[in-house]
Amino acid sequence: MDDVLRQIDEGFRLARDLMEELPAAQNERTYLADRCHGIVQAYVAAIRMLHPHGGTEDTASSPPPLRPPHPPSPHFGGDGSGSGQHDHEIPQLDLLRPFLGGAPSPSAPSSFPHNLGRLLAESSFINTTPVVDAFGAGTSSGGPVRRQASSSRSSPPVQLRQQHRRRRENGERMTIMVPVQRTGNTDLPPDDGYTWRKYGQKDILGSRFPRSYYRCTHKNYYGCEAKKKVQRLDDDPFTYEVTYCGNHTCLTSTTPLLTIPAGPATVASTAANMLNNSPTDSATALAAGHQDLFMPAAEHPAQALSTAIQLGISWMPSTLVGSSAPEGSSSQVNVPASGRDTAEYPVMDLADAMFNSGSRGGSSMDAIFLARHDRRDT
DNA sequence: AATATTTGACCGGT
DNA sequence: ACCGGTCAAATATT
Repeated sequence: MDDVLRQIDEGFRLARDLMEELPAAQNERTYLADRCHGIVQAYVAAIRMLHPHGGTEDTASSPPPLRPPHPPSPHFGGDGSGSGQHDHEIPQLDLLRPFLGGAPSPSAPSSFPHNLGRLLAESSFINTTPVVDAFGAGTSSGGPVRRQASSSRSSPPVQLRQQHRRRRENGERMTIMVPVQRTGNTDLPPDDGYTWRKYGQKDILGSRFPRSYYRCTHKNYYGCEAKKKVQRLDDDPFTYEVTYCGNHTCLTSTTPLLTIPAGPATVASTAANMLNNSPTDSATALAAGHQDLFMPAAEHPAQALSTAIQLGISWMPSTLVGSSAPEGSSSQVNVPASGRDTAEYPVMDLADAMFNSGSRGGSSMDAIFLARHDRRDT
């Protein structure tokens, strides 16, 4: 096991070195690719140590690996439902993506020098207040909640309702501000690359606009507990406040699930994806300043490292990694509205195409992934 | 038919 | 009691 840890640490070291060199070498594509390859090789080696059988194990006797074999990572409190699995499927692409600028636009495949670290370090502001609950439930300013009149629709008996709803789970939380995507007369909610299913909308006290609640579309199959809230700002109707909560434990998104074994996609990587999928110059323009809100995680380098490994985002600069406190944290990042594109990653393109269509055919997609599990896992 | 969205009711925390 | 978050039936969409 020491070898595995050494290998992971090596990958992290290489990634860290690369991060430091990026400002000077960001235009050296070949060089960057070589360095990325080295990083990937380090992690792949670790993966192979952890899974020496290459996924040929028997699957009949074991459920899908919805939970890791070890305790939940401390960065994400609560019930630990956000822990990762089935992550080593496409490690190279996943790990390379952030270095290569995520999913650059085909119209500007090489003009997107940003990587997550630089974007976050240069432009984003991250608010790292500890969270009390999953979505920061609690009281806010006064004022009546706008409620709809009751309909004639009958409600099931109380005893038939779920008796024990889970609330107040600690967890990693991050709030980002996303400009409204305006296409014609319609304002589209921000697209972060994941597929979400809306499960609720609520008028919020003191807010002009209702808050929408989304969960990962693939929650049912993967038990993916990722959720998000989307709400327009009162003082800026053209900006959405998106609060992410929970790690994506599914492999069914279009995002770079920056996962090594036991490393789920996190809200941080979600934001990373949004950043990386932002090929416009407005990225830096919009997300200017506010570094004072960035948690100085360099004060806790060891913790940052371990958290990074657990998060599977070892390429992430320590300043960001440190924003994920063991007992949960929230972050706030300004990002531009972003589309997504995966032109440089044909394999991911295929998956993306499948998964995007999967938003309309979740069950079939789940079936596909079930087959993938059958071939590979357990 | 399958899936997603809407929306009033319910539940837990404060 | 109030409020935010979630459930789930009804409805809409594909």
